[in-house]
Amino acid sequence: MNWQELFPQFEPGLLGVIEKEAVQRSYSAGDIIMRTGQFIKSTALVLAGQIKIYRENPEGGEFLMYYLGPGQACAVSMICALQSQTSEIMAKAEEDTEVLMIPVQLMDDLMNKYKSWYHFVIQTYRSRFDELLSVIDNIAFRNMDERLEFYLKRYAEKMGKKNVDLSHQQIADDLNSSREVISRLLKKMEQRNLVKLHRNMIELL
Amino acid sequence: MNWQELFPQFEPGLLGVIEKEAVQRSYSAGDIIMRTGQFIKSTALVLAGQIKIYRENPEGGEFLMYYLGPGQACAVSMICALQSQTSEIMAKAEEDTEVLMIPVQLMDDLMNKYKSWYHFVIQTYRSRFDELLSVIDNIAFRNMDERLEFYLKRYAEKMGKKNVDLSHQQIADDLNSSREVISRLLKKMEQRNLVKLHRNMIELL
DNA sequence: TTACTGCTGTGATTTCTGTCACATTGTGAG
DNA sequence: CTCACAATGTGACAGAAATCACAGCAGTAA
Repeated sequence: MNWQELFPQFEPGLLGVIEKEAVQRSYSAGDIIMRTGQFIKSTALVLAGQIKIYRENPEGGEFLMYYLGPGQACAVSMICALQSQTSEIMAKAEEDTEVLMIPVQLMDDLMNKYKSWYHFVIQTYRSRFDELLSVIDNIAFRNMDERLEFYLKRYAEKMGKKNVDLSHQQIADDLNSSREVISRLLKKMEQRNLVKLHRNMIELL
Repeated sequence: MNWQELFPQFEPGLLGVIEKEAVQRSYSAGDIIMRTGQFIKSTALVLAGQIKIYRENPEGGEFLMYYLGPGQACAVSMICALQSQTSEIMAKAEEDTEVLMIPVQLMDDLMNKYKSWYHFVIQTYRSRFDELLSVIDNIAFRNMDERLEFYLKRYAEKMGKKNVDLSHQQIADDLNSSREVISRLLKKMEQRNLVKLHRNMIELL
């Protein structure tokens, strides 16, 4: 598939510039794409796969914020790039992933010349901001059982399948909880016929 | 004081346009400035006072995200305004507050014409995003005692004084906790000589 | 097959937080 | 001063979640 179909809103001139100046990169599932404190030299457009954006804390906890899929861009890298500042988050390839790296130097120029780029950037900020709000809602107002249900639904939606191919431990990490708690809650969900449990996989019903 | 001194980074032309087109508004402490689901017709620059940005949940909870003080702008209103979308947050005047309302229609124009405005907008996104990250850190990784300490420090810094003029109930609301818990934790902090408790006021040591 | 390793299930216990009930104290209105 | 009310202090209890301990189970490598 042509990558340009992922960004139908971009005007032809913009597509041309990106085609010419951007560099395509591949990551394997599990690769760390960006880490806390690292300087950002380019903005990433996701072409294929899924990138997991999460927060790391000193005591070893990881905490999932959201996923970036095809057609999406990393808002953090945009902001950081424009000010050559460091990122405060971690990004990891959740699946094998293709991204298009747009060098910082281009950003100002694209913003000025291409309305569609300008709107894309605004739209990206808006979406990520809203996702953070929804994360805050969940963690501030909901108990673990509701957070787990939300997590599973989001995962299935993002990955476009009914199976969640993760161990209980991985889920516990993403929710900053413990495996036992997740196992017990999943059992309860199974009793309510919401899921069917398998090894390394949870089937949503 | 001249409001323009609050935005030394703005170029003269920009200051002129804002002077001419923006409308100044006053709010009294406690006034709701923006509520969830409301359409945004303008972006607010804060001239004086403090605006509290918080999230409301169905079951009556409020949850503080951050404060906006003089020289700052509301990132949410910028994003929403540019897309004439509704806001997902609440804004309340924490003190008597003066703001400058910039109509949406101007935004695109300012972005194109004035580099200093463009950078201000980017900077605003960046700051608010970082504040949200710090909120998520606290709520995801910290217990209530640490969150309370963080809350008090931030309040004192923002308001520029060593006294926190709030009741335990108000603090509990901001942290989505209960008064009793906050009272007890404050007592412990007093025993550790971190604060001195008064009626409707907490003195930081 | 056997041995090993990583995933999952489950009980017992502890810690943190929220909730209820009620006492006490400070402050302002009359 | 007295009353009323809001703010605060505190004990008892309940529930959610974290932690510890350990038992089974599935897959893999030898």
